[in-house]
Amino acid sequence: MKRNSRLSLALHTLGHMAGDPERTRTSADIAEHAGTNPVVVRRVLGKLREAGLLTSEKGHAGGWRLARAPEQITLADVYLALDESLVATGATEQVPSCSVEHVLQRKVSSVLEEIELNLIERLAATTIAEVRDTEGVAHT
Amino acid sequence: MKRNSRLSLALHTLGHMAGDPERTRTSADIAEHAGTNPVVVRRVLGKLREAGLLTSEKGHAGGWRLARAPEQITLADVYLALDESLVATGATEQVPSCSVEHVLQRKVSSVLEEIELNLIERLAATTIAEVRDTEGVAHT
DNA sequence: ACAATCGCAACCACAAAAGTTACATGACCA
DNA sequence: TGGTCATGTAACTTTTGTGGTTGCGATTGT
Repeated sequence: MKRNSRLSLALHTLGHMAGDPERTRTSADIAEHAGTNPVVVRRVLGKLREAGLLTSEKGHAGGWRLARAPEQITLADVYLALDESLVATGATEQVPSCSVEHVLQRKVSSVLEEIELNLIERLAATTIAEVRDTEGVAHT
Repeated sequence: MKRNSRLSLALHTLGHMAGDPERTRTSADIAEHAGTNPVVVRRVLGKLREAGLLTSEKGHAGGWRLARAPEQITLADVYLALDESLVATGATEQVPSCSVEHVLQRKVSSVLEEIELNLIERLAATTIAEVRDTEGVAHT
């Protein structure tokens, strides 16, 4: 698949859930809908649960549900929950040998960080309810 | 290395070059400085040459130089030269099976596109000369 | 007890990217 | 002319990230 498949899976799943928040869904259901498999779904959704966006329950009638109202979950929440960091600051690994490097790294990093913040800001302006809402939806 | 190592390498190298534009540098020099290897450097810088940001010369006193003044090379130029697309629009691959999918994909895509444009705009506002200068990045 | 469901760990497979090697080409210089 | 230094490129290997798969334990409801 692609680079953003986790984010994509998360967004789509939440979008669906926003359409019927009462319903509990199993990872098997979600997986089939997303054309993937239950373990992968649990991996991704697990992160969303850690971030407090979803709840999951084991056992017979268990499964996944939104932890709060769709209007109160933004795309930024999702993005941050799966620490994806599209604009990865990159090579902060090696210690610069000369001062120019040092300054440069700081410089470059600060620019990239600012960009990342800007991105998050944008994402925070949209909720999964909005992502869902556009049409009357009674899917399969 | 990391995900953005190409962009990072490009930025750092240009930053150095901006510090002494007259000097011609070999890919070996640059590679050593960047902790990588000459072929990788040539691959990345090759893209920048294609975009008209750098010139290269073979032969004895050959190497790489800026194709124009540091003040006239923006971060956007660099970013675009290495068609990186940080905010990859991602999954336009599979055709949605149900309407929720469809709406979701369009929505998500449009948000990401807007963000990408904004990013480029932001990058265009900074030149590599500014990145080089020790202080005073005065970002917006 | 039993079945359904998540949680998790241990793999495999695949793809993208960096790193590496090798060699052809071109430019300069003695 | 011959030698050396550089880029340009192709081919290969290594590394890394990620999805997919299997298996099993833990938990919950009937």
